[in-house]
Amino acid sequence: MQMTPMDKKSFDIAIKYLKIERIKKGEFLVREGQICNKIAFIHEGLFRIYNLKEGIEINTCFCKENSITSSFNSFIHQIPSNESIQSLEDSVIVTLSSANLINLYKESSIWQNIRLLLTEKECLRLSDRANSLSFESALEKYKNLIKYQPEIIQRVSIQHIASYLGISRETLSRIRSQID
Amino acid sequence: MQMTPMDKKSFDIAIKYLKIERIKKGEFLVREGQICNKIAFIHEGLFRIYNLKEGIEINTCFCKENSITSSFNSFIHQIPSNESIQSLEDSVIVTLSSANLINLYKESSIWQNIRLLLTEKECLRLSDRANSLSFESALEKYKNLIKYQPEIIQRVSIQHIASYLGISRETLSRIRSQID
DNA sequence: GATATTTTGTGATATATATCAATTGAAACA
DNA sequence: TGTTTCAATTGATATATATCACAAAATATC
Repeated sequence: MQMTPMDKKSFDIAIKYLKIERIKKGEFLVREGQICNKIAFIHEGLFRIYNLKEGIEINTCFCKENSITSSFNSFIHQIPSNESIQSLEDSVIVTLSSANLINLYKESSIWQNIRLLLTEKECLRLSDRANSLSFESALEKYKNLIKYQPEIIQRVSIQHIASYLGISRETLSRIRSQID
Repeated sequence: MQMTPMDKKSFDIAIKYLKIERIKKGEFLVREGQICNKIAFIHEGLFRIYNLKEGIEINTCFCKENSITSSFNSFIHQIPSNESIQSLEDSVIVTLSSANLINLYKESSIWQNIRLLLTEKECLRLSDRANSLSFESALEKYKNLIKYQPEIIQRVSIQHIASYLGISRETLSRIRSQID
């Protein structure tokens, strides 16, 4: 789940509940089957979220600095996650535990609102993704990635991008050589 | 946007803001480009939500009795809708205007909560849809539709179902003759 | 009830993309 | 610096599904 920066004031209220963590490249924030016990504000670095579909990893989201990542449904409802979150670069994150999130809600109602806004934004992202995955050609998908998330192409390996776009490694490779 | 029934008590609070409407088959709740000014609780009937993609209608959701339909993003933010909602059967709906939704929020904070829950549920639906559209074969898509939304197959025409599943009319027709 | 219109089914063909296999290139390592 | 390991490219082939064209049902209209 990728989200935008939040307003400064609300952030200050939360500061006592937050914890800074350093994550090495390749380490996991959550693994499938675990309950996700925190939400992470990415200060520096990059993560991928992926599912397993018949033993194959399908990337569903890349989350970079100044956004939030978490296994959303697992975190909110404290149920086992159906997805894994792995860092693709050495990263610095600021985390909030589910226990402290409840404290935060008690302390300031603005956080409930923020949660709503973020969730609505996630709906839009998922809706766009559904359309892109099923109604765009491989070439269109790649061009739109360049257009809307250009940094991803610089920072993520071809195989992970192909998985995210729902096309094969080979097809993406051929598309790239055509474009340049 | 399809949602589940809500709790009786919250519903009673809202009752003075609600209005009953009858919609004939083929009529529209919203058309693309209009601002969606109401949310509809479907008492009886069936609707489809669709987008235009290069002049072709793509169905994104079917909404039946005991669920809610609205052009979600348009309604919440009062911006022009990018989708249309059309009834597929003569329908009876209970509507709430955006103005009255604000009244409702003032009167009872539970409605903010309900909105959040519904939005989160919609996220899950969209996430499932994204996966289904891009990683399932035509046959799997159809089988899952039978499994999870069997009534749709009885009540909706083949062409609309095909559009919803992201496959061609002809392919769906062939799949159906194989299965029976 | 007969005719027109729309929807669905079936066959032939085209096409985008997957898959398999081999090669090249790049990064990690000792 | 050379060797090992992993990632990306390229070619050949297979395959699912789209598209086109037409026939058959079903539904609507007069």
